[in-house]
Amino acid sequence: MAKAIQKRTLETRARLVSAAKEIIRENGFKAMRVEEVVLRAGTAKGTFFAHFQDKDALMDLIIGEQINEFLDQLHTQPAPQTTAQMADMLMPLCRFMTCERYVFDVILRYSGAAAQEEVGPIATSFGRQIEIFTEWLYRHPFRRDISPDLQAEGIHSFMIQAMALKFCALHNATSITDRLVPYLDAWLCPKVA
Amino acid sequence: MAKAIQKRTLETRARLVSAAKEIIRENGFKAMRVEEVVLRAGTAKGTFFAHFQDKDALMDLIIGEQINEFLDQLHTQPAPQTTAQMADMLMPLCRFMTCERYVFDVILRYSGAAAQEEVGPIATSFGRQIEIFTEWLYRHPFRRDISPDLQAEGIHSFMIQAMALKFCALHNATSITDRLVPYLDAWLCPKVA
Amino acid sequence: MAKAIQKRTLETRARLVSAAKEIIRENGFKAMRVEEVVLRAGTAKGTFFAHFQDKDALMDLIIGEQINEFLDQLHTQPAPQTTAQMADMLMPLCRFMTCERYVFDVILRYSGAAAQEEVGPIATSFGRQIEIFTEWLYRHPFRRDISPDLQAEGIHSFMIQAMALKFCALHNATSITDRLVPYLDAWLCPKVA
Amino acid sequence: MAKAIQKRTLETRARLVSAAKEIIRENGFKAMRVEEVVLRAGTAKGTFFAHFQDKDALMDLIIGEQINEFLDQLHTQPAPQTTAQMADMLMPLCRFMTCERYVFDVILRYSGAAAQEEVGPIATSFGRQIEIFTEWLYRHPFRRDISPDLQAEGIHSFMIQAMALKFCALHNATSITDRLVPYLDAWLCPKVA
DNA sequence: TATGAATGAGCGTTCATTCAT
DNA sequence: TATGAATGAACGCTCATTCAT
Repeated sequence: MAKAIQKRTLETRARLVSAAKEIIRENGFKAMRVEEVVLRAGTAKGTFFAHFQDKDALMDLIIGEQINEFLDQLHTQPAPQTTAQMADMLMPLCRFMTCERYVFDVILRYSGAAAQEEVGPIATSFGRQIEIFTEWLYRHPFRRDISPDLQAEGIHSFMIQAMALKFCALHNATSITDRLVPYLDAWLCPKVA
Repeated sequence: MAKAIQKRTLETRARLVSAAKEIIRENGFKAMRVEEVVLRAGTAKGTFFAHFQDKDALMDLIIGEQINEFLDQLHTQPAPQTTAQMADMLMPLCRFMTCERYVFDVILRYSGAAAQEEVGPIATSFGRQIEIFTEWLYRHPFRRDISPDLQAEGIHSFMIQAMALKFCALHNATSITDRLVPYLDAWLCPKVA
Repeated sequence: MAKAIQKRTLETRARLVSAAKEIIRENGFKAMRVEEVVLRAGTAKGTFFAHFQDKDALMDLIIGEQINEFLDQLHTQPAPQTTAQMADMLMPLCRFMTCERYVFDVILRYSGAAAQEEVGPIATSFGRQIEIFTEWLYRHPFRRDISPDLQAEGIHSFMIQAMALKFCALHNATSITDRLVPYLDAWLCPKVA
Repeated sequence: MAKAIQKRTLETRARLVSAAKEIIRENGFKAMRVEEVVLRAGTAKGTFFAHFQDKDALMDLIIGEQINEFLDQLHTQPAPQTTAQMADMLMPLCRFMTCERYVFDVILRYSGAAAQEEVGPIATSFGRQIEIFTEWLYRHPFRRDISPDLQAEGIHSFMIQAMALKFCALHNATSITDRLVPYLDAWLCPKVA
């Protein structure tokens, strides 16, 4: 009995999630409104909030999942040997994160600037991101004067910076990679006399 | 003749701006509502929108101006000789930028990540920020393998990173300075064998 | 269950409608403002727009209802035997329709000249008006060379014409009845040799 | 001297009028906003109101002028011998009057329902319309039991009625002519036993 | 769990018109 | 005459969230 109910609950939840994804596929992330989601899922609005803390929780879930897919990809690949290689490997992820202004805003809010108590999917994926970078750096250490952890955090910072500039009127002519490589070079391959 | 008219315009604009500032002083940035601004300024709502594209445009103006005042301060001071000194000097600015979650969000939206056509006050102030950092680095070069410009951009990146973490549930225990210094050290004083 | 919910909905709707009517009673149709309606109904503004497409939709409803009450009156009365009698019977309705310039404008907009997809209350009441006239004409046929339907439409045309002249600077000296009777005579009692 | 000033005045006025007509040609009557007119005419907003009582006065002028051109056409033609012929002759005028919902509304407001003290161009053109109809009816009297004047007024009424139905969701399938002819037949050719 | 009506609080808009210069 | 900044007075909208059933 309990299982039957649980099953129905999971089904409802699944319906909501796929309705949301459908909308996103068709009209982008910003177009995902609760009204539209419940309409497509065939549930009431209240049901939505019985399953998700708030709209952002679902957004967080979907974006986090997407990021994780990119991270899965990265995880299977060998550690980059050069910064150019690294930038190339990061590109698909960066492109997704900047596919919409709205998406980038959500990511910023939920990652570094996460105000929430519990760490959500995006924040978790960011942790994983740092871990993957750290692993890379253990396997192919660029710098030895600072920890792989710190190096990884820096990569992350510069990724954000490079992505942010995509939305900047002054700098959006340069591609994300072109922006990122010099940062990574300076960060990972300092040539101090 | 034209000047007389322009004077009235400037006066009205000034009334609107100072009404907004008054509200901010009393109740914070988030409390600034258009309705309240025009009420205090003694103008019609239409007048507000004749002067500012939207509410955010005024917000941009006021925050940008505030940032510029901190930059004026920084400009008069001698270039920092150590990363700790630099972090200390940046603290007032960082504190302002993170005084309210709302303020930091506006800044992120209008600065690096500005999607707007015309570059607004905050974006401009960010350009100036980089310039000041660059100047510091000309006067006291930390690294010689990369341009002062690039060094400056990195400082900016890490500042944002450190500030963002203030709003993060996981990391807000550490102060902005404590966060910033390791980044700056690693960025500006790499110790490569 | 569904009925209980529907009941609350109907109650809210009724509260909005009677708040609007109250305002109209006190200060006229033109004075009905959405803000005031929701204030008196004790609902949120959003609720108003959840019930009515826009302000005009409520206006349409109330005016249409009022017209219908006059039509109920007409419906109980015996068919007029003379044009003068007919004009007299139509007077209360005409007086209401021209009680305010604003009301007449709304009626014109929503009746014959309705641009809206769905036919609203005023348009519907106009249909009913024609039906009542038609019934009269079946019971007391003035002309036999044309259908009661067509006769009814003509009566309607001349009613509008007579009412419109009330607002005309050149012709408002003459009363609506005095205007209407000659039209009706010529329309319903042609004396062709 | 006085003439020179007057000339400039007339030029300004002409510029305003042709700017308005240009807008109408490009985007329709409803698109004619004072802001746009003065922009194209290269004058200040105040200047507009120095030349025209209000926006509607200019609208009235332009529409009235247009109607008059159609009336000029009608004036050169021989009096219609049948109602079908009459309907055909009236079609160009009817089409113009219903070219936009907005135009029809203005016409209604300024013709029968003119609220203004002084009779404007549209109202005047309506007078002329009745005159032309009257002249037709003197030359080819349809009915002899009522005056040509009254017949003319009726034609006008039914024209309005037929046009109004164009904007009505229920009746817009039928063309204006198809609507008009039965009315005219019944009005002008009653066949009383 | 599910429902869905109701909420709320402010933003942006409209644009003809006025009035001081 | 000409100017153009300022006015006004609501409307419509947004849409995530709550809560009584």
